[in-house]
Amino acid sequence: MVSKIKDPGASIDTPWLVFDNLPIWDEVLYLGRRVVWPRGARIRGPGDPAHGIFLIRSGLIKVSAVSREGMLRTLWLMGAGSVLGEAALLSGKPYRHEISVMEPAEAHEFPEPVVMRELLEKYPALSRQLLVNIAAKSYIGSSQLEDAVFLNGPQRVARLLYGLDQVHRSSSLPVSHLAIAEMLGLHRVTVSNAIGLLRRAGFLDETTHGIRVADPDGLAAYAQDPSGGH
DNA sequence: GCATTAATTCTGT
DNA sequence: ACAGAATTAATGC
Repeated sequence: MVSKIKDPGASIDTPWLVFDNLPIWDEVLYLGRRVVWPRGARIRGPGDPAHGIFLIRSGLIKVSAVSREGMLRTLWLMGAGSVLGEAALLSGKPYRHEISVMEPAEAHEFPEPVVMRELLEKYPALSRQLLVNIAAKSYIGSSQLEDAVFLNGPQRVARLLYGLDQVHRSSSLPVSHLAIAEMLGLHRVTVSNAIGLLRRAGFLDETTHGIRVADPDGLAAYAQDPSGGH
C-alpha cells in the first residue's frame, strides 16, 4: 500500500451532479425551451441522436449504462444545475446511456446551433460550466473504478452514502437500496445488508425507509478502515 | 384541496 | 422468494 489518502472534497467525485449556479443560465433561457418530465419517464436511450443539451433545473435524473442482456449499471445521478447530453453532442455521437427520471424533473433544452453559435461563443461562464460538468463526470468515473477495485461492498456503500450526504445536506437521501445497488454493481440484498450493518454501527439513523446519515465522519472512517482501527 | 383506494415499489429476512 | 410497509397515482368528493 502506498498511502492512505484523506478525501478533502468528497462532492467532486460523488456520482451525483448538482451545481448551485443556475442563475448564470437565466440570461440565455430564452434561447431554449422548457421541458417537463414525469417520474419514470425515459428521456434518452442508447443510439438516440444528440440534437442539443439539457440544463436540469429541478428533479433527479439517472444515467445508466445498459448491456445487451439488459443489465443496468448506473453511472451517476443528475440534479439541478447539471447539464445532460453535452458529451454526446460535442463528440458528434449518439447517446450511449439509458437516461431516466427518478424524481419529477424540469429542464431547459438548447438545440445544437444555439450551443455552438451562442453559448460556447458568447458566454464564457457557461462554457466554463460545461467544462466543470464534464470534469465532474470524469472524476466520478475514475473514482468509481478505484473504489470497485480497492474496497469491499459495505465500504463502498459507506463511501457512497457519505458522498451523497455531503451533496444533499438535509433530510433523507432520495435513493432506494436498488438505486444504490445499480450504482455500485452490487445485488440489492447486499446493499440492504450493508445498510443494516452501518445502521447497527450507529452511522445511520434507525428509521426504516429513507436513509439518514447520523455520523458522516464515522461513515468516512469505516470506508477507509472497516475494522474500526482494531 | 383532501380523503380513499388501487397499484406499484421498497425493505428486511 | 416472500410479506408487510411505504409510496405513488387515480378517483371522487
